[in-house]
Amino acid sequence: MTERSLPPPTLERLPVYVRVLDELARRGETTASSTRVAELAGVAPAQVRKDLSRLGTYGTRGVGYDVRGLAEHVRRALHLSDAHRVVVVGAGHLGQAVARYAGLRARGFEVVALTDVDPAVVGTVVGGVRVAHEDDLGEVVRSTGATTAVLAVPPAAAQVSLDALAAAGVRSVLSFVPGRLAVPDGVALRVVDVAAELQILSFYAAAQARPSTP
Amino acid sequence: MTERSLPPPTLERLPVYVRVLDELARRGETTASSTRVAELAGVAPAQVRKDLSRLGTYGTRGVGYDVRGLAEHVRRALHLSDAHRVVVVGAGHLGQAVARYAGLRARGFEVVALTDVDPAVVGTVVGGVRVAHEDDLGEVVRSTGATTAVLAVPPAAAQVSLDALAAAGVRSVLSFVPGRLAVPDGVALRVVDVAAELQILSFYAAAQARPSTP
DNA sequence: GTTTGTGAACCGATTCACAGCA
DNA sequence: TGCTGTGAATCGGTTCACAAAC
Repeated sequence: MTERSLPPPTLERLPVYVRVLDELARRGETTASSTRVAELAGVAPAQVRKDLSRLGTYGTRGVGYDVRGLAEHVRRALHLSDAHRVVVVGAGHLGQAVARYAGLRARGFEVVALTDVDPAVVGTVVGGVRVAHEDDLGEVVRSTGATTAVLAVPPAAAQVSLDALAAAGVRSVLSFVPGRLAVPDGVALRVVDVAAELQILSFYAAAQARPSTP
Repeated sequence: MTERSLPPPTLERLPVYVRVLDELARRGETTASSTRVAELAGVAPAQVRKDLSRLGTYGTRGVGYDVRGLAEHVRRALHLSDAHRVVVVGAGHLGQAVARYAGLRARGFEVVALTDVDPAVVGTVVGGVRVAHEDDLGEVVRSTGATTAVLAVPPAAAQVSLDALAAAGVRSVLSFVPGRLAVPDGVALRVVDVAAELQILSFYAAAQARPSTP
């Protein structure tokens, strides 16, 4: 049985652990200590142990963790045991980039649909997927069984698209649209704001430029 | 004089306030209370006041904040007063999408250069910018005066590109490449991992599917 | 009366440090 | 001996609540 709730910071580290454990497995390492995982993940060893202990007791004292077994346990905690089907809403440059991004499949996500409102794009094939009209979003979601969406539409269209996704039964939405959206019930939304990230970096870069007070 | 350091959570909210204040200014609102800003930003009013008070005393008791003035103060705190020049490293689908993303310029970032290693892409023009060869990165950064970079290369190439950016004098790097990178001195790095975001959403969506314990 | 600015209380995550076990 | 799992201590951010200012 996986946990019903986890502290957000812990949850955000779990994908990192999955990646690190897969990497260790790929290198043929069969066992790993919290210290080893910690250095590859860039966190403290105690943090790794605390995080993992919330999922269950999967380590062996004096030995460490079984790499493959732990990877599977963490994946299960994230409900990643089977691949998620993803619909990309908005087939502009960003939407197309996401649809063609090979790194998704390797980590459990398959883009099964792509929609847009522009008749010039509808019907073309991107990354092996035929672009459907956004008016058909509900049907597309139903026929493909998509449970997850990537939102890559203009800001003015974002709320309508999000509501349509929710109505179609999509439960997870990753939005690249800046701005506040009303989140429909039953939907989990995360927002990636590229400009905001650059603005945050602007501060850190300036802070670093002056190592200490003169 | 702006602050030398800010709590990371505060720093990550400042771009949100900038966006909200610009939006209020666009609507013609000249004054805003912390409550007003808070509801548009999706945080608590006390949080807004605490965050803003770290930058200085810019509000008027009984009245609120001057929208335009505050926006400029927050921008200054983030060192956004003048536009940053951005080099995009990697002209694959994602790099091209970023280079063409109009939302960047509106928020203080101008893409001035784009590089790639593929001879088929080098020389083409994307979003008004000619693609240069990545071997010329140093020269490109120097001639354009870029201080900020977006990293959109394959994982295997990321460390080399990051080191080259650092050597060229770039201070801020936003990476879309999953995986741990050694961060050169004097560089601020933030990573956006799209697959990890979807994995986190996978958990929240599953948690929401079961509203409460039976 | 209204709203800011902020010390104090609170809350939750990180880190410590060690008991427990292979 | 070596490393996990975890209570206890610590740290830092959020929220509260109110005095100060308009």
